[in-house]
Amino acid sequence: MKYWLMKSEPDVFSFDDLIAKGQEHWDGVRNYTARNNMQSMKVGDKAFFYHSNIGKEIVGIVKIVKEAYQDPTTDETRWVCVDVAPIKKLKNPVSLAAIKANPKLAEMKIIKQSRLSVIDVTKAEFDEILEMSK
DNA sequence: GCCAACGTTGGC
DNA sequence: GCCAACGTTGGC
Repeated sequence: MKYWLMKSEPDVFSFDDLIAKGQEHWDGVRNYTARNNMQSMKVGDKAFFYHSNIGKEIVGIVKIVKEAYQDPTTDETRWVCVDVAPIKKLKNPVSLAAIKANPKLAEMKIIKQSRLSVIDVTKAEFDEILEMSK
C-alpha cells in the first residue's frame, strides 16, 4: 500500500465535487513525474486531496479504485489517468502553513515541489497528517 | 547533448 | 499581480 497526494484547484474540481460524484477519473495530467506516479498506483492506495490556490490545505482522503489507463481527454498514448473515490473528509483540514510548521513534515515533497500535481507521501507523513486533522 | 528561452504552476 | 521554481522546447 502506497500513499499519495493529489492536487486540484477547488474552483475547477473540489473534494465536495468528488463526494457529489462518488467517483471520478483523474485526467488531464501532462507532467511526466506525475504520470509516473499515477502509473505506480495500485487499487486500494490512499491519497490526500489537496486544494491548491484556494484554501491551500488537505481536505480529504481518497482511494484509488482503478489503476492507470489511457487518458480519454487526449489521443496521445503517453498520458494516463486513474479513477479515485472519496474515503472521508478531514474533520480539520491541514493547511500548507501547518505542514511547513511541522518539523516532521519538513521533507515532504509538496513543500519543495509545489508544482507537481501527483506526489508520493510516506506512511509516516500520511499518519502525521492524519493526527493533525483530528 | 547542452543550454537558453519560454511557458506554466502555485504561493504569497 | 508578481515572482520563484521548474519542466519543456528548440537551436546549435
